[in-house]
Amino acid sequence: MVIGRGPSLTEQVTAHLKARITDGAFEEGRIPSETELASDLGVSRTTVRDALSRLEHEGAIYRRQGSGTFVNPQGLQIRSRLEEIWGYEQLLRDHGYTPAVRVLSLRTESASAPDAEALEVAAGTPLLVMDKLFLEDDDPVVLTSNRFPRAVVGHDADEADAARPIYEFLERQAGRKLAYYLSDLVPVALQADRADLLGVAAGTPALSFEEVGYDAEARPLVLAASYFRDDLLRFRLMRRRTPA
Amino acid sequence: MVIGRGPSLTEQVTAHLKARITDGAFEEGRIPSETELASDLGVSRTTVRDALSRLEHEGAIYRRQGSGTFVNPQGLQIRSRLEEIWGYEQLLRDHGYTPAVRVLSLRTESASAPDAEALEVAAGTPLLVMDKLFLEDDDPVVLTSNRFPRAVVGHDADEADAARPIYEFLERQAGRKLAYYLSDLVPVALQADRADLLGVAAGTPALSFEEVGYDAEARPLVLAASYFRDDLLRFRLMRRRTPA
DNA sequence: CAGTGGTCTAGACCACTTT
DNA sequence: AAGTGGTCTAGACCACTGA
Repeated sequence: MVIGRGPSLTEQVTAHLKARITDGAFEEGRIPSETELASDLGVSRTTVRDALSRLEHEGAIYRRQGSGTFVNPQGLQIRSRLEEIWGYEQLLRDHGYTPAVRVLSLRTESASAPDAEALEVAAGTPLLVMDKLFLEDDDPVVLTSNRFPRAVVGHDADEADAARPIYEFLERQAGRKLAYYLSDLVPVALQADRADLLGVAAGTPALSFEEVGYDAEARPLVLAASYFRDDLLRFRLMRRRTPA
Repeated sequence: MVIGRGPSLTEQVTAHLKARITDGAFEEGRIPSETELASDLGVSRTTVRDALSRLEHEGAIYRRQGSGTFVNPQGLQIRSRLEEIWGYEQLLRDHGYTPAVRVLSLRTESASAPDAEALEVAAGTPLLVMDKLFLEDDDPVVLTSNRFPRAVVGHDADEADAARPIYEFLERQAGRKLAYYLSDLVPVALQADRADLLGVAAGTPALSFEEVGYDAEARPLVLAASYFRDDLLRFRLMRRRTPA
């Protein structure tokens, strides 16, 4: 293992241990003690503990006080943890797909009252509306609609801009950094137009994210609605007793 | 603030800061520096940082390097974070309800092939099946079905046992500690029987958890399926760029 | 009782923001 | 330049497990 510059020590140790776990380098699923790892890797025990805490939170390992640290076989099967979804292209790649993006629509609309409230702008404010479809090998998988206040994205955008991931689009076109989404999980029966676009029958049950994206200072940047093909993309979550 | 025994220092500091944030004790949303908090509370800066990291992860605050730590007004509105749902009664209480539990069924069935695989038992193994309904003021809100291998819950249980939260039931009746669930989020159109129980029309879209509960050593203890009234219970999630 | 993970400390240095 | 959060260290003590 090489200790270099750039990513933090903790990140390097995390990645290193994750790789060893995935490779099955630890016999019988037992991971060496924190003290041993620290001296092996030439870092402090604190750094090792931070790395292990991340892996525990991801579900890759579990720890038993007084006993040891162990690989969690089930945890390795999780391909995408719901809280860590960032871009849909990356999400699809994590599922082993090689996604394509199609920009369906790029237009301006007036903000409805609820939209305006969520985006903290006045009702009627012009919004840039961007509809996109993510496909795997001609199979549509995700349909998204994004709404940006013109105060955030002032000028027009072309299809090439719109095809980029939202966070990249916002950073390049508006100089704003997307930090997190607050997402409502809503079960829907797909309307005919959306069902058509996703290539399923009208009325098919689907999961939907209805969400607002914020920057690091908790200012709303974008309002989004996304619809997923449940048969092609299944979300998995780890629920815990104590938040770790 | 009193520093006592029992909950860890970090937990005490977390609770204390959370209370002050909720009370609006910090002017203009600015939280004192880590150094200042540490000396005020008589703990190390590390402890303060651990507490602030938890609050940041919960969405209650955000931090800007070089600038400071601030209250996140949106974060305070989140009543239940998906990853932290543990018992449904507690979930409903968090939503301001005063829930009632009705045990619908308590029976033994043979494990189907997929059930057996998820529970890591042989197909045909007898399972204790427990169906429950959670209500708020006569309105059904959550319908759950739990399946326990007889190897976990060997003896019979009565309705009073079954009415308890699952983790409590397992601890008391089987001496096993539930540590986490791996949950699939599945959108469904409610079948007639389940729709009836939930008091909605057949075919109503609903969110479903299909999940396996494990102990700390990643051994499966229970297989569960839950259905929610979307109009009464909405799940909210915080999605982040970097897992914190 | 030796070894493990869990908690906490005091202090160093860095990167970044603000004045 | 001063102040803030971000990273990392070395070491102490505790709680728990298992031989």
